[in-house]
Amino acid sequence: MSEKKGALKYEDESMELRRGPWTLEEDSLLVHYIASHGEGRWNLLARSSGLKRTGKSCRLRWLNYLKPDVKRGNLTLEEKLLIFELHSKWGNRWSRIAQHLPGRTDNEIKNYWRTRVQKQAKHMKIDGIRCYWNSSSSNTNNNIIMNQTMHENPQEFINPAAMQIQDELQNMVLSSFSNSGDHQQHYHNSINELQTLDLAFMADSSNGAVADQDIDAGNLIEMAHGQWMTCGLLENYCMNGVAFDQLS
DNA sequence: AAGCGCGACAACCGCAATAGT
DNA sequence: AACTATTGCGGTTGTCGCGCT
Repeated sequence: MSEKKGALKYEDESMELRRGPWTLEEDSLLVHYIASHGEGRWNLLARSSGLKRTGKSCRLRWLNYLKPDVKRGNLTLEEKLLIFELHSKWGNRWSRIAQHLPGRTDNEIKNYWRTRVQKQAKHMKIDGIRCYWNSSSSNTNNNIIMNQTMHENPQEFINPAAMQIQDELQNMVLSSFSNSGDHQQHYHNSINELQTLDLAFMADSSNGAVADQDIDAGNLIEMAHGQWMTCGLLENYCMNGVAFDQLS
């Protein structure tokens, strides 16, 4: 309510507020202004800097894009695992989740969740993500390991639980392929096509063999960079709590 | 080459919480 | 205490680029 008043007042004073993508010149102006005046007081910044943007817009641009410690590039496996872990605890509390991923913004995490995870979850008849991670969060030792590691050295955060799971799953995948040259070749070919998927699920499957239909349907899960396994196998594996219970 | 659809990401909007007067 | 201004959050929309037909 009060903000609307302020916004209207501001718009009355300068009717040419810019919208849409920021230009290099605007970015430069904002960076230089903050360098000399510091962060905060965004409405004052918007008025004083010469930018024809709202204070909100300036703040968002700085926090999500221009701030020096904003990390660019794809999320790592460890970051993805942590997002799942924290989302299972807190739900859509993006800013709270972002606080545990140094250099990542709430907007980025939110986008990641919506564009990749939610979409893939729709392919599954059950809420696979939650089932998967609830089994994890029931293991307090596992959580303690993750949290301690990140707290002690957030810049070089390595999730030992994830690494161990990764190794175990990789071995299982490799053993499932060891007797099938055709499937192995088909699998490797399909990996290239599936690199853009972060997660994929299927509701059934009780054995660990990777069949042609798994590959054709994209029913593989990326556990780490370039390592895949069938969704059903992972689901059974994690739903039974084997991987996580063994970690402590 | 052009048009279309889709995914990924940036940016906006409304509302709530907080700070300041 | 009441009011206003500012900031922060989460949901939603807009835009762009890329691949496919």
